[in-house]
Amino acid sequence: MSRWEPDARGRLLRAALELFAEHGYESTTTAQIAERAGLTKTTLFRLFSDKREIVFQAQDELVALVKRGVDEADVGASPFELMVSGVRVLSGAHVDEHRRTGRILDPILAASPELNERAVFKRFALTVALEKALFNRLVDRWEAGALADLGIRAYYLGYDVWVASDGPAPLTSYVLEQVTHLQGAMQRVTNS
Amino acid sequence: MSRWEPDARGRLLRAALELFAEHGYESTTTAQIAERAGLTKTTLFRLFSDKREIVFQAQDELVALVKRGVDEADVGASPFELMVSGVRVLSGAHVDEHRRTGRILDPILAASPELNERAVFKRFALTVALEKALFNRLVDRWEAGALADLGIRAYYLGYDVWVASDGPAPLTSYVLEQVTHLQGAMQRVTNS
DNA sequence: GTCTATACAATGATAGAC
DNA sequence: GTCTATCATTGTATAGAC
Repeated sequence: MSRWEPDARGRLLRAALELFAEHGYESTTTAQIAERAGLTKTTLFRLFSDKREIVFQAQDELVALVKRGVDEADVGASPFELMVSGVRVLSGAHVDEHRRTGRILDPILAASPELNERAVFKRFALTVALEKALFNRLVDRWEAGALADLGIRAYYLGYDVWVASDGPAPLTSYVLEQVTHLQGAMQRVTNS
Repeated sequence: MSRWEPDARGRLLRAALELFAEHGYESTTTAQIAERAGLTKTTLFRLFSDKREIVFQAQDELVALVKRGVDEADVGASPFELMVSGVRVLSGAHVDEHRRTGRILDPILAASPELNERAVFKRFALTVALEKALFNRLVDRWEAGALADLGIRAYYLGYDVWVASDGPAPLTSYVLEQVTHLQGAMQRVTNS
C-alpha cells in the first residue's frame, strides 16, 4: 500500500514515447511528459539525469551484459571467441518486445540530432566496455580495440536487420551472421 | 578597415579555453566567454550553434579531408590502401600548433561529460565519412565499415601518442604506425 | 554584413513542506 | 518519494544600430 501509483519510470517512458511520436522530441517539454505520467517535472529529473536519458537509460544495463559475456567465456577461448561470447550475451538479452519498441523509437531518433548524439555515445560506451573486458582477459591492446569495433558494429548491423524483419529468428542469429560477414571482410582486406 | 576587431571566432575560442582551464567547462557561462572576447552572448550563438561547438567546430573540416584522401587515391588502389590514403590526408593537416591546443584541451575534455559526448560524436562522424568514401569507391559494404573503424581508431591512437610526445615526427607517422599495429592484430585474430 | 539590446521558452538544480 | 516554488543558464527570436 503506497500513496502513489507504482512504476513511475515506466509511466514516464511510455508518456514520453507517445508525446515524441505525436509532436516530435524537441516540441515536447519535460513538463508535458511529467503531466501525462501524473507526476511533476521535479520527479522526472530525479528519476532521469536529463531528458535524453528517458529514452536511453535502459541501455545502460547492456554494458554489464557484454562484459559478462566475455568474462564467462571458457579459459581456452581465442580472442575472437571471447568477442563473440560478449556480443552473444549482449544480443541474447533482447526479447521481441524490444523489436516493437525499436520500431517506435527509431524514427524519433532519426529526426532528432540531440537524441542521435546520445545514441552514438551509448554505442561508444558499449565499445569501450567490450574493449576493456577483452583486454582484461589478456588480449593484446590492439586486438582488443579492433575486435571491440568489429563486435559492436556487428551488433548494430544485426539489430537494424532484426528490427526491420518479421521472422521468428532471435536477434543473436542476425548478429552472428554479421560477425561472419565482417570477419570475412577483414581477412580479405588485411591480407592484400 | 572594419569597425570591429577582426577574428571574432578566434577570440571567442581563446577566451573559452582560458576560462575553461581556469574554472572548468560547466562553471563558465556563455556570457562570461562573450564578455572576455569583447562581444555579447547573441554574437556567440550566431557564430557557434551551441556552447560545445566553440571547442569542436574546427573539427568539422576533418570530414572533408578524410573524404578527399580516399577520393584522390590511385585507381588501382586496394581497399586497405584507400583507407590509408584517407587517414594520411586527415592526419597530414595537423601542424604543431594543434599539438599545443590538444595539450590544453584534453584535460578540459576529460573533466566534462558534456564535452566528452560531443567528442565521441565527432569521432563517429569521421568514421561515417570514411566509410561512405570507401563505399563510394566500390568497396564492399562490410569491408568499408570495418576499414573505417580501423582507420579512425589508428588516427585517434596516433593522435594521443603524438600529443604526449615531444619529437619532431609529424602526426602522420604515428598514425601509420598504429595502422600497422591494428592490421597485424586483425590478421592474427580473424584467422584463428 | 556584423554586432547589440531585450525579451523569452525550456532545461535542470535546489530548498523546504507533506 | 513527491510537490511547489524559485532560480541560473542555455539557446532563440526580434528589432535595431553602425
